[in-house]
Amino acid sequence: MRDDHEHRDSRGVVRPRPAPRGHRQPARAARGRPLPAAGAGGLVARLQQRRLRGRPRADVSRGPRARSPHSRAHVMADSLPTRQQDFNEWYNQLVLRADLADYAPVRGCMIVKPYGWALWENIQGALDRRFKATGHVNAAFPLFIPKSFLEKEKQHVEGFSPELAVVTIGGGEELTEPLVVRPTSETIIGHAYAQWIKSYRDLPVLINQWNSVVRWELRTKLFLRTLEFWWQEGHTAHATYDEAEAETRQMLDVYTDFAVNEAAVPVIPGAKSPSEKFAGALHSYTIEAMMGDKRALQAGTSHNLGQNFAKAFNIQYLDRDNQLQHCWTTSWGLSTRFIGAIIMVHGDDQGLILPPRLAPYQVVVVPIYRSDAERASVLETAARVKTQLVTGGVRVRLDERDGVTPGFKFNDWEMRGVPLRIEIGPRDVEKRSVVLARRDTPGKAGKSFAPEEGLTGAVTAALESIQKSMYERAQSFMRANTAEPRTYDEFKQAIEAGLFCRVWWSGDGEREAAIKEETKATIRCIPLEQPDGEGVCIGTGRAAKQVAIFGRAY
RNA sequence: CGGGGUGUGGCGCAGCCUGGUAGCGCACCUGCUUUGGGAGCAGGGGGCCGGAGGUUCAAAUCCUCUCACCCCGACCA
Repeated sequence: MRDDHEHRDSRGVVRPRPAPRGHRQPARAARGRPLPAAGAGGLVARLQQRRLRGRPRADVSRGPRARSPHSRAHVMADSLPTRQQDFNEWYNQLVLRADLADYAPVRGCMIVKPYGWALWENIQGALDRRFKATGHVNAAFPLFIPKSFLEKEKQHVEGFSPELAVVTIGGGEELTEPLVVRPTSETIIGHAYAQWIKSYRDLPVLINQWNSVVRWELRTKLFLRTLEFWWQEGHTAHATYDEAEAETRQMLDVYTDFAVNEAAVPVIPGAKSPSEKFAGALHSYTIEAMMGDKRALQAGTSHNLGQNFAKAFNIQYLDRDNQLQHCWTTSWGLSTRFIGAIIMVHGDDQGLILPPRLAPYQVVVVPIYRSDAERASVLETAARVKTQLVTGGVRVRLDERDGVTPGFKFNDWEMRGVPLRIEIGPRDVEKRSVVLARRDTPGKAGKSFAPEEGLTGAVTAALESIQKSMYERAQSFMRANTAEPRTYDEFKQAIEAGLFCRVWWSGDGEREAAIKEETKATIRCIPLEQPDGEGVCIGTGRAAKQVAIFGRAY
């Protein structure tokens, strides 16, 4: 049992969680908000929800889910629901209380708060370094895409039509051609590439952009699925299939490396089954991760688009033999959804736990004092400690808030997932030492003393150790919850128990759909790493040469 | 589209049946005491009660209409 649980229990401070209530706040906040007047000179965008064709989505009719305290305020002093009690509610409250994000006045949209954005900036930095190291450059393409562009690639338009936001009025005038708010940028970038690329000497083109995109989702959830989300989308053009395939795989490797070494999130890199691939792609790759409730999350994707978009947009080049050829293109993206993965992979019942390499603050210093005299000496030491660590390249926050007890600060920064806490009180000042408390190790077991002199070394070592153990813990969790059933009955049981299933597979899309219908499980990926030999397909009973990972997904 | 439910300070709610000074908890502000695991007391600020119309001397409360959101179902997959 955690110290603070005992503490609160003994003081009777634990309060019952407010009863679940319906969503209301976004609507209320929106009400009465003045809209820009038509023709007032600004752009008046009428967003239409286009449901030209339904598309498969998560079950929308299951279970009570009318909760969401759309505010940080009323839950402040309470503890989170435990992950076991209600994982969904644990997640919702954690996102708000860790100060990562808030609900926006528009249904399904989110505000990324400074702390959440700082985390995203660190993710951006880690990825952008890797993009640059593999020869990519950044650019920016328009938010608006002529609607006709989307329609040029058949599968693409079929895939995205149901979730497009469309602008039909600008400057008070009906537009001659509606503009789509980009759901992704293959089409408008394809259009540009068609003009830029003339010769094999122009290839490859390796461009990335950091932006936000809009997809009109019905069921939304902070970070995991919102109408607008932030991401990067890389778009490349190549002379051959092999080059494009190599690029696609290279970027999947980049995502894998990022997930494992920066986010401490173990992932299974693999290919998507045809039914799950990107609309318009030849084939898609994914990194799949297991969340704390054992459900799968697609954490990043890389697509080999073949010549589909090149043909739709006439992206052509003259080869060495003066022959006109269509390019081979790729695209790859990783979004703020990854923040959801970090939360659900690492978080515990006290709140968020951030991997040190990505944490906005790697260390928080909490000063402890009673008298003014103690306050002065403690803060002086705390400032000195902070300076030492900052000089050593550690991201540090000194919590100087007055009028908030140290106990409150401990809980607050635990909620926000800071990997390492330093406590400095009068006794520590006297001994010229500090208390280190690891976020990944609850209670006294995670606490130790360290001398102020040479503290940076101890802190750096602790951060590295935390990073490592976070990965190991997540990896053992995924392993422990991955089954290898031999029969379909065993398979159904394992799926019912929420496990990932690693099974031999030679089935087709029809069999896959039937399994999804019966078990709610989908092929998360066909792992790149395959065993030798062959086995019996779980879906058909026929011989199979490859294994697939099945699981229930977000 | 059908059925049900809810709209009252930032959040969660009570008040409505039986009309008569808008209230409680949390959050916020000030002060004092506290501070090594979610502090206490005192004082204070903030709400045209979703909107419109009606009944009445008087409407959060009664009547009519309307809007928004939530749940269930249907449609779509």
